[in-house]
Amino acid sequence: MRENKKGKILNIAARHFSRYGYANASLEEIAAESGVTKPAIYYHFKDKSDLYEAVLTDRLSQLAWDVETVSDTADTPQVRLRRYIETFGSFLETHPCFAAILSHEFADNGTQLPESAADALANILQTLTAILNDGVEQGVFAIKNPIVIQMMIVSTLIVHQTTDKLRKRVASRIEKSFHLPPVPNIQGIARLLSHHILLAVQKEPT
Amino acid sequence: MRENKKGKILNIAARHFSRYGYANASLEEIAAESGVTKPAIYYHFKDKSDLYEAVLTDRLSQLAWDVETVSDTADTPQVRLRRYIETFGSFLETHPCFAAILSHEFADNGTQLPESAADALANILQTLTAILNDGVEQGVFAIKNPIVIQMMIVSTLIVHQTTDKLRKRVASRIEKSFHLPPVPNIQGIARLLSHHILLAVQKEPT
DNA sequence: TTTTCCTTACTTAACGATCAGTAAGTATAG
DNA sequence: CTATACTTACTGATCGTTAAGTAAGGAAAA
Repeated sequence: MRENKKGKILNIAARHFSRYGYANASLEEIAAESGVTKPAIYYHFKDKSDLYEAVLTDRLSQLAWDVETVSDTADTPQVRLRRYIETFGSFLETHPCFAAILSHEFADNGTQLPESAADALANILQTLTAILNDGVEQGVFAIKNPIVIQMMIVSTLIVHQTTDKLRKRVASRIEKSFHLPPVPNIQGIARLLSHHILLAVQKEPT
Repeated sequence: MRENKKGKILNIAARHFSRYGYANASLEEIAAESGVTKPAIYYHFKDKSDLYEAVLTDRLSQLAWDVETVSDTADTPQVRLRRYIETFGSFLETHPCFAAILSHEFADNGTQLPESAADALANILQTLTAILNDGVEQGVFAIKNPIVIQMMIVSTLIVHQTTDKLRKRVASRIEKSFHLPPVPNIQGIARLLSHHILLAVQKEPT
């Protein structure tokens, strides 16, 4: 046990899976960057999908724990929803690879997503569903279909985090007559997002 | 002079690029499914990226035209915003491959997106930016950063459209105690989304 | 009318590169 | 001596791409 080569492989693999997606991440490159050879990966992991699952469950179980512990207080649905969104944002900030990996899974319709990761994802979304349902039952939220709100929150944060270069590239083509304020970091986005989401789900004073 | 072979290749290619992304779509499979051989593709298109660009610009210029013509009326920003969102939804309905292709580009941070597609994308977003800016100037919208609203609209529609199987897979793991209403089609989602977005950007009567 | 020829629209066959995965050998620590 | 933690060397498959050949059809020449 000279060094923690396995941990190194896991970290490098996370970066490669996030940049290239599951199919296009090369074990050869991951090995080289980790300072080992390709079969060394096969010593530590059964195959490519096993390495991928290790990378994913690591982060997903952490996120599931984060959003669950932050929201199971006795606060109002509004406060819990705001906390959920901002916790999600903080997590993306501390785990930069995670958003891009999930973004690739969105694009692939979850083709490569292992069962364990689907379980963790279900937990994460169930926590959010519970908050939204509570709000509706307490008469403070007006939501016809929680799926839409879930998508508005999760997809906005994930896609924003993964499309930094693309957004800059596209924004540079937009006429300069439009004043475009600087883009805040992901936590700033999460704060702005939670503000708009709370307005979006509020019960209208008819 | 069977001109429909080229069109056939374009259609099949769109389906393959949407399912597998640019890098993982196989010219061999596209050719086989189109009823030709691989070099036949190289007769009609310079290379793989040229075929990709043809598929993309086809759809993007159409979408740019759709959202522009629908919104340049003299209506209120609220009506124009609602129309923009629902036009976007209709477009995704009639062009099922488009959302997934864009979703792959989001995940890849636009690595494979050709210049012409970036131009069209800029036009599409500029139309939305103009609507939001008008709303702010007319005092009916309260928006700190239009990027957030753009992401809420575009990412929600795109990701929702591409994650049908994944959402079903995850939803089946959520406790049955939660009543989950049936998921409407993309146009229904667009209608619900526009309702929430209009609430989210409204100027608060404080 | 018949023959020649050129362009169009492909096909067959192969290239080098890269991929995930494996068999078999080896150095090191306890 | 033995288990751990690798390495070297390789396999078969698939990838984008290209060189070279060919069938079909219309236009020009005989």
